[in-house]
Amino acid sequence: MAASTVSYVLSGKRSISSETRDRVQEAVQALGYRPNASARALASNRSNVLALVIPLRAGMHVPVLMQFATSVVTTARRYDHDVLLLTADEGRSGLERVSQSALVDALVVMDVELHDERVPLLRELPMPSVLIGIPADTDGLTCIDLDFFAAAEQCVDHLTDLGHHSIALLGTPSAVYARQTGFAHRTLAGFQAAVERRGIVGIETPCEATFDAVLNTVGELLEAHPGITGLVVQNEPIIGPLLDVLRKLGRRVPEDMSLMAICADDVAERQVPQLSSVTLPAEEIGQHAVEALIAKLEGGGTSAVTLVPARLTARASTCAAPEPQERTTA
Amino acid sequence: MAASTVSYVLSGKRSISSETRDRVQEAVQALGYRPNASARALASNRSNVLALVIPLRAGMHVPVLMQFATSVVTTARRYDHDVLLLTADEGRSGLERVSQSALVDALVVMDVELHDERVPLLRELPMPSVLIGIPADTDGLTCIDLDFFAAAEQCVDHLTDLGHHSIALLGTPSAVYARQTGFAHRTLAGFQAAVERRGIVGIETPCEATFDAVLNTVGELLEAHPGITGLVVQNEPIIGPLLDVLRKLGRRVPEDMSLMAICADDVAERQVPQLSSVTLPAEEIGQHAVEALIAKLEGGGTSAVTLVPARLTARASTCAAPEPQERTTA
DNA sequence: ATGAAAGCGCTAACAG
DNA sequence: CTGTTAGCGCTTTCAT
Repeated sequence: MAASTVSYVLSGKRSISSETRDRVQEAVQALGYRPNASARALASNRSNVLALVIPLRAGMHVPVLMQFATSVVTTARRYDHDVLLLTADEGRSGLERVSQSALVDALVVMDVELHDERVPLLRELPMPSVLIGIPADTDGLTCIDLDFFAAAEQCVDHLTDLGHHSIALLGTPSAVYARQTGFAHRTLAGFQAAVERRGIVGIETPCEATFDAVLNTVGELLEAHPGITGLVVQNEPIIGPLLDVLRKLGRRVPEDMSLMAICADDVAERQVPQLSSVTLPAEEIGQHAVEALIAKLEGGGTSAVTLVPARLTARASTCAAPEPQERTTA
Repeated sequence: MAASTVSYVLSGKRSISSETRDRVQEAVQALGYRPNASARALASNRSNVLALVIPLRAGMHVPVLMQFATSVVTTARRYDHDVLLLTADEGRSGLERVSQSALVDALVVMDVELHDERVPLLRELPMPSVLIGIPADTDGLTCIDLDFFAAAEQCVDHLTDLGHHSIALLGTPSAVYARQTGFAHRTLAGFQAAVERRGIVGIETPCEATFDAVLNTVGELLEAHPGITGLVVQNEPIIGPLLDVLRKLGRRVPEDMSLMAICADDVAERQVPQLSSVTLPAEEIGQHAVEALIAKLEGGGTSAVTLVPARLTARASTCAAPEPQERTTA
């Protein structure tokens, strides 16, 4: 019994008589044999490890990031890969280190900015990568993200169809826009485009993720634009506070104020009332990202930008716009 | 110039004339040379990778888990190690896989239960591990965690010193107790011990992490025990809702109700009013965990249970108990 | 269908 | 202080 035979049984890379295969598998079981990962990687030039870069930047909602991460890890395991965790403070040098040392076979990069400094580097590195998020120049890159432009459009269309003609986008914290984070910008652009197309009034404002910020932002918004009857929220952590603030301001949801969120379905369903929303399919995106990488590793994949279609679910937080004269002053 | 010389320059494992050292370093720079991680691992029997096991269980507060994770990654990098991310659904088999294949050198295990099924396995595995959290039987293990027993005691003592004699512990979601998660149990035990020692009335209740749950739980609590003037909260996501609920119930903080939290300092300071709290030093714990592992890898470390002392900071959410007759009914 | 043998790119004895 | 050399435990040609 040669070592190579065992190797071939384990990898299935050449045909083996069922008799020897059984003998080998039995022995593997009995001895609890596990191939040494380093030796395997050295010989095969494949570590079977993916790097996952999670930048913990200000204003990002951590639970959503973890949903992505979990999905990436779970899917990677399905394809017999492990995941190395890189935080972004290592930035470019971290990517160079893990790829040039062949610690990993491929890279998953999250939270991409419009002009991300890591993008030029990714083009040069000798290994495949997938971005979760879409930079300005996607040339030669593989990217995937929700179609946030369409997501915002669908929110605007849904509200406009219900008769609302003055609505606002309550966006991410301003730091996220300042960094030119792709998803926030694309949502903003979609909101503006749809508002213009439908010929209604649209106001946009960032919002920090504290109760007081929500109180102030919404207070000022409704004071400056008292006719607003619809809100689109792209900011998970403020959803709870926002509902409180609207209650406190005497605006019933949805009778006085229709509310749409761009967030995970379970978050939308957990609120009272349940929120009409465009879902943020973190699990699906993470899975797709890994599958694209695996395809590339096997030589089959090709660079492409994948926009996951936006899917709107109407729930209890939106309804027809109130007649203007029906609203009484507080 | 022999290959080994380069190796020794890079590792510093034997003295090198400054002249050759400089020449080597120059060449390394010029060529952008990076040692191949697999080859190095195979030859040295060290992968320089730590596994981090993050179980994403129900009721756990994700941002806190990420603080631990970030601290672990950052510290690991300081000691020239990388971090492999394992989610817990792989459970025992994941630990076996990465350790027996020598993918990693050591393990960091988070969110440990009192009778954690992974603990017996950790004792057997041929590599060092550190638990963040403390199981029932710590024999032969290295564990680290905040001294939650003392944390709860300090909260009770602080409130009792202020004249409160009827207080409640608003705990984690019930799933966390049901799993027998160590930190929740130790806090509960500390609360009960201190209440008894001080001869005051203490009520304990779990609390789910939704607005409605907080409203109901606190409403019922104060209805059943109207004399309660102090609250200890161990449940980060409900802190915001809790302040709202108390406002809504007409209980001013701290005049009518003193509030103590066991949470990260930045969370306590972000509230209005700022919360008196015992800090949960996630960064310190993550760092200590990695340093303990590194020490073990270098042969120096020894098994031990480390309880990080509880540190209480009095802020604006606690004050002397109101005179019983001063409280008016709503 | 199996075996033999040559590396993969390093590190760590072992010499000098 | 530096060079030589023997592996580390696999995978993968190349033989048979």
